[in-house]
Amino acid sequence: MESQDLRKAGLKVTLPRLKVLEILETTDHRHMSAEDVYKALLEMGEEIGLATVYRVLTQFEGAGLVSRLSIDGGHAVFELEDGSHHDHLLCVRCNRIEEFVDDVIEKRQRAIAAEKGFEMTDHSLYIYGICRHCQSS
Amino acid sequence: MESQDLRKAGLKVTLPRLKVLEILETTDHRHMSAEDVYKALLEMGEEIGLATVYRVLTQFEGAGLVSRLSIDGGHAVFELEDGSHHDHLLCVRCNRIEEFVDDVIEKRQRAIAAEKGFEMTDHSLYIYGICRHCQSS
DNA sequence: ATGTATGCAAAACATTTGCACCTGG
DNA sequence: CCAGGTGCAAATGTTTTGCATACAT
Repeated sequence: MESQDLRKAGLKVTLPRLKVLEILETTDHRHMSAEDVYKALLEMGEEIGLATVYRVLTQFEGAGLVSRLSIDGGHAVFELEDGSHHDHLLCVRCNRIEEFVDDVIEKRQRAIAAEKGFEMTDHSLYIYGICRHCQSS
Repeated sequence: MESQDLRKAGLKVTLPRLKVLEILETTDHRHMSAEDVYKALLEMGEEIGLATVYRVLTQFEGAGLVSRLSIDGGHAVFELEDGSHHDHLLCVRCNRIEEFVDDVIEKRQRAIAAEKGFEMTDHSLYIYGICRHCQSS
């Protein structure tokens, strides 16, 4: 029951929050923009404002329920947080997003930050390319 | 003489383009937003519209004279292209930007793309942290 | 001359915010 | 009941665009 997730996150259980969470948990597009979520809500017959979707997603991010990816400096997409850190591969043709984990890169990033005297707080890595499926077409 | 750079890039030599190039070549802030360039032009006494600055920077990017970084999904900053690929470290306190090159990471990225069946076209890596200078304060 | 570049103001876009009203606990 | 949440419309900040004018070649 998702209400628990919300309560645990310190968020009052409201209809918009439940519905947004439901969308994120049931979509087969793991990565959705605020607009995507908004449209999905409309299709589901829920009258929830876009501003609320933004607010809810931002709160979810703060609560650690979702993470926000900033794709190529344009709009943001959100994904349910599953605890496992990973980076992303993006297909520039079909916008497919795949995830990967690479310890070598993670380690090197920390080493580089240290070398440069930075206390690393975060990092973002996106690999852009043409996916298998789009290469053939 | 910068006019050569422009001509070589296939761009007509105009005053706005010359001035923008001059700013980028003489600033001590290697990384500037369109707004930064615009303000620098005003201080220099040049009456060049912000829209033109955006157009010129975009053309320069297309011509390979500058590259565009998309910082944290907000605005973009530009840097003179010097041919050497590098990634960036950003201080979240003072916005300082440092550059680094790491062959291990470069190689791993290519390997990951290959593993996932992607034909890699590009990638972006930003490490965020608190720089040496900001840690003490 | 003539096609391209520029300036300005308006549009576009993703996101945020003010405020009156509604709702969950 | 009452703090906090929501909807709407308006504001934001950045970047783009339409169009009449100015300029490089």
